[in-house]
Amino acid sequence: MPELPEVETVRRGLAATIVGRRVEGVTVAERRLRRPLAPAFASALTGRRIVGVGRRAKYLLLELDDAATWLVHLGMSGTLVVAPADAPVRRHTHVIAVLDDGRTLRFHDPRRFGLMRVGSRADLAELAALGLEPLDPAFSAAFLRATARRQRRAMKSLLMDQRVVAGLGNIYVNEILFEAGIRPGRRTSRLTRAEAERTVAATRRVLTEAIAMRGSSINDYRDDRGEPGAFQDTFRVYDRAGEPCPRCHATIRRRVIIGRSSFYCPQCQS
DNA sequence: CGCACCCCCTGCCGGC
DNA sequence: TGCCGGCAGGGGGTGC
Repeated sequence: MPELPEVETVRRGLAATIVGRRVEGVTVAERRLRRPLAPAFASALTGRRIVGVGRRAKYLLLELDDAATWLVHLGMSGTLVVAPADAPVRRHTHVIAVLDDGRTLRFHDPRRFGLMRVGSRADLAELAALGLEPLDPAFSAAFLRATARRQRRAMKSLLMDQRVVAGLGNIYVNEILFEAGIRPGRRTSRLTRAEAERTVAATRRVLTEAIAMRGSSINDYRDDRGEPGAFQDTFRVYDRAGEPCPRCHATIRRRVIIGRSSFYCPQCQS
């Protein structure tokens, strides 16, 4: 579910609504997430003030007033929603933090592929190996081409490799490669300069537009207010196998690459 | 080295 | 209608 645009949408919402709030109490209903919540998870949050909300790749980083960071990964089906204290508790709500203004911050995740942890930035090993932010100028055509040329793998695999560029997932890589006119299975070793330029430009364009539309919601994704995004209505190829290409009207194909559904136009993408 | 395949888990959809 | 298989936005591990 949530890729960079969805996580960024949640970040912006939380930054506007919970910064400055103190955590008065934490209820844990289910510790078994992707990794079990640490025994000290609730006590590490209780009494802390949230002083900022950041993002790195698909991780939310809630900065606390004791210099620790509350790290949240939404996995496939996770949401982090601000709700009134008396709002009904949905099934699969695993953690509820009560804030000092009476509202609550709730972590809901049916599949439990999400992750939460509190620690100093240096302790958060998840962040250590992440590659470039795709919207950072450092993610340039020169960088992409140099990285691509010294490997021999599918373009899709490279763009989904969080150690190279961090924050893209299956939906956005499919859309980006369509925009760039490159097939997902294309070998990175054959990437031309012009194709690297198109890929980087398409990455910026697709992500920027998706953030403006508050992300994509297929089933589970909701923002911090519990609202779905709108970008799913503009998918060009994702989940459109058998439909006509929006550019040339050839039939969109589906093929599994690195274990994930890949969609492309056999005519527009080479 | 890169990928296929497995796992984690619940829900939904289509076919029978 | 009900059951079953396949599939789903993520990530991590193993083994070829």
